Amino acid sequence: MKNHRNEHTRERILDEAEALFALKGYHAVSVREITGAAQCNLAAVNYHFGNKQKLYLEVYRQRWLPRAERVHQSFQDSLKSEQAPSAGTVVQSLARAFLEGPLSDEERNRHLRLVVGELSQPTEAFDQVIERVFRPLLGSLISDLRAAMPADMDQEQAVLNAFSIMAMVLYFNLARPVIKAVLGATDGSDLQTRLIDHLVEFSLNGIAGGKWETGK
Amino acid sequence: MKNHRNEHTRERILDEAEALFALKGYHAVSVREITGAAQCNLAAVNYHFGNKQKLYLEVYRQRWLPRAERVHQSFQDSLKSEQAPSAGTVVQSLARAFLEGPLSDEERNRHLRLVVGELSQPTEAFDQVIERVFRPLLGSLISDLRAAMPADMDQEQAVLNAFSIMAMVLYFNLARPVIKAVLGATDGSDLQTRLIDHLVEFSLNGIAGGKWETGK
DNA sequence: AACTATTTCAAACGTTTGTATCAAACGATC
DNA sequence: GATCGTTTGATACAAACGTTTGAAATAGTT
Repeated sequence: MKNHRNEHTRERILDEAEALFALKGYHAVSVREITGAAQCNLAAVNYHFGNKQKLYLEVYRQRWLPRAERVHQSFQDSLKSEQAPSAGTVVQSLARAFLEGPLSDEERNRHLRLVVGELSQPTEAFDQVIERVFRPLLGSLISDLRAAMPADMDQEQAVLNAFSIMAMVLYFNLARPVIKAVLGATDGSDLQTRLIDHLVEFSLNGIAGGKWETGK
Repeated sequence: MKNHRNEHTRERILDEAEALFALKGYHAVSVREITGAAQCNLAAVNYHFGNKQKLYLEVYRQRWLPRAERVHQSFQDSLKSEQAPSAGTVVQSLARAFLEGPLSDEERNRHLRLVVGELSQPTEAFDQVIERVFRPLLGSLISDLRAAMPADMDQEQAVLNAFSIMAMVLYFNLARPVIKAVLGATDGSDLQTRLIDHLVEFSLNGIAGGKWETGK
């Protein structure tokens, strides 16, 4: 067996690297900044991971992917308790898995910032994110939605509905400061809860779809 | 008056800087890369803008802000033609202003990537984006929506609805590659049109709101 | 045509970057 | 407790970075 302080060092580097990458983006973070935060030597990164880019990839593999799977699992677990979940239950389960599920506020923030970074400036991790997480999650979501509303929803419509829900989940997290700034003093107690409620209601009405002559 | 080639240089730098910042992000772009693309001398950036960060700010001031105002204008123009626009018209006007309005595909891509970058990694430009563009646009959108649906929509609900629509506009642009990858070979002819249609229908149903026991 | 202000250019500056080196310290196994 | 592979630490390095400089070139004015 290896010793313990070494693995601690490796894990500390992964933790601090993830936090810094999520906060400032890959290029804005230097290796010295990471090793400084992790309180280890500069060379430790190159010893444990080879170079900066491989460290970044390892952050995705060893921190981001497992967390994404936890979220996915949480989503599926809350659905398995019901036999034939309604579309409302599906959407609500998804929103809750992301926004109040197994992740702490800090974890969720890191998690979503990392994936947004990868979406807007794709690196080698992009394919992993898509194939290992995005596609399976969208697959689950789509099949659940179609099972709940088998009537008149074809594949493309289901995909677009799923993307719309994901859009709000990501954006409501990313733009939290903006939302707070715009809502201003109205910011009561649990903004988070109201955001989830709105997201669920909005997207459920969205997918419930039909004609749209509701306007006055 | 100044001469002409100089202003050309200044403008070329702004153009190339914007394209590169949007494509790769602030820190991933070097001054040499910009001056190389603009085919001018390295020192030109510091002569015309002082330093790299001020160039970035100037890109927002002289390129991004005017374009954002063009989009806002386009949104308002298409509404003024009608006397009492329905919520459907409001949403459709907004979606079209962003997705097929005055901007070319390339311009829109740059525009939205820049704002997403600013949302996820705020810099000094952030406040400008919020106060000069986001807040006015949200203001227009909210008052239009409330005028169209005066019944039971309070301020916060209108704000959240507006954010939800913006979420989809931004995300559908950012995640275009992912959408294409997931939709796969089904990708027919005009994905763009279908995306707008879906966005309008989804968000209109979303704000039309009410109860949500539609699920099976 | 001469002069002045503005803009471009090549070259260099001092830092910071990612990465490599190699001896010292450490843990595990015999 | 000697030995071996593994991990750490201080230091070094070349490359790239943003920025500065001062002279050459250009445009505008008289």
